[in-house]
Amino acid sequence: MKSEPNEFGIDDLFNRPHQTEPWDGVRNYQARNMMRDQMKIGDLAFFYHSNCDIPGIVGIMKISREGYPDPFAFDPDDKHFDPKSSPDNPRWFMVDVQYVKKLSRTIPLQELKQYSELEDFALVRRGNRLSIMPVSKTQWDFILGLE
DNA sequence: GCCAACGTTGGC
DNA sequence: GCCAACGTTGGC
Repeated sequence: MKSEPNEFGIDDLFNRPHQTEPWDGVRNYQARNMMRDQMKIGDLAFFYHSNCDIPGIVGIMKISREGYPDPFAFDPDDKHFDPKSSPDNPRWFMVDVQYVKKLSRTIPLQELKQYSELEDFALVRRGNRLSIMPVSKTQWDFILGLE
């Protein structure tokens, strides 16, 4: 799951009450479908810092609440307002995530791109813009082994 | 339903 | 700040 650290980084999650935060503001259908349909309580996710000095994987979090409507879509004053989403028929969903740990080092995107083991990992494919993407067990274990 | 125009993402 | 890669929008 990607986030820009100048907006919301791993340290921000660490400092939240209960170290938990709703992953709001996602306005992409593929990412929404994953949050709404696939991500389950207790599932683990990598926290990825994008749009920063060293883009890369910085930590691990877990899903603490399964998909529910993103209320910011209903707020006309919010940056992520969407008039086509309503409480009766919500278009956008989010999950809550809870801090698990910070990796002992950032694993840079540049490094992840070098491993043939990760050539099918969506994150390293050219032009990828998904903010949430699946990680296979094999990929997960391999990446953890790089720490 | 096509597709040009436009906006956004995000690495570099 | 540049720009490639995409997703979305809207005229037709």
